Amino acid sequence: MDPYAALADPVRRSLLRALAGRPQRVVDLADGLPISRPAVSKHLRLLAEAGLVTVEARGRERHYALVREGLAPVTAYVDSLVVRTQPLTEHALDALDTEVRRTGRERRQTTPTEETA
Amino acid sequence: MDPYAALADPVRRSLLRALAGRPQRVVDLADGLPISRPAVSKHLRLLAEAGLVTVEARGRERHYALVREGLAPVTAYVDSLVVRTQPLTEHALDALDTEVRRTGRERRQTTPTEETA
DNA sequence: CTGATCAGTAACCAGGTGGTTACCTGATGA
DNA sequence: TCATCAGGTAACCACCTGGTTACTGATCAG
Repeated sequence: MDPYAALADPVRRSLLRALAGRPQRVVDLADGLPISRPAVSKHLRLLAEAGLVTVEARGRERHYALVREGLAPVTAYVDSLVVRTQPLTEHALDALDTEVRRTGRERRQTTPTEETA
Repeated sequence: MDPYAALADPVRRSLLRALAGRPQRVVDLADGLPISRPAVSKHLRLLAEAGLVTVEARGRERHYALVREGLAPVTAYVDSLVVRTQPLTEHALDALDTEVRRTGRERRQTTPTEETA
């Protein structure tokens, strides 16, 4: 599943928001949602396929974490639609894009400090 | 259909890209694609529902145009995922966001000058 | 060792999506 | 006027998606 389709589902958007705060286990993610745990598992698998999350097995637990760089294609696409005909915007977009890539390359899953989710 | 789901389909992404260049008729949009015209019509209806395009009837033709501000929720959401924990990025995102809104409010569908689509 | 817990998989089901063809309406222009 | 063209709608179909329950397999704690 591609990242666009991954974002199409509200449950998956919730999951990503939650993971934007900090890596979490499936149970943690599941009990904020009105659906069963297996359903959450399925969504997480799709998100992993889409390159938006990674899993780290830790004992019997599995910790899922957001992969921000997975969003790059989406950002790029949306930006490409938004920008056109206003040159002013481009530098902002450029800065954003650069930042996105840098985040991906250098910071993997380092020190999530806050979680407004 | 919400904008997220609207972006999930590759055909619809193509349509939006095409419309990012200039408003176009259904036939114009259809013959760049490997699907039937009614299928394109359906997609356009969904895009309109999602607030991503508008139609202007002109004689027997209907001209579809991109509505950039319809993408605002998507931009905002993706940004909210991307930003966290790197303060440097925020000003760029902020600039982007401001620009998006400004574009929506002030420029509606003014003077599409290019169309790399 | 054993019971409880975390979590993935399997099997199944309902409903939505994306595509098609066929048809209809309304505008155009020779 | 009338054939033609733009384009929406209807009916239909195959497939995917998202959900469920039931089961299985590890791992942890007592």
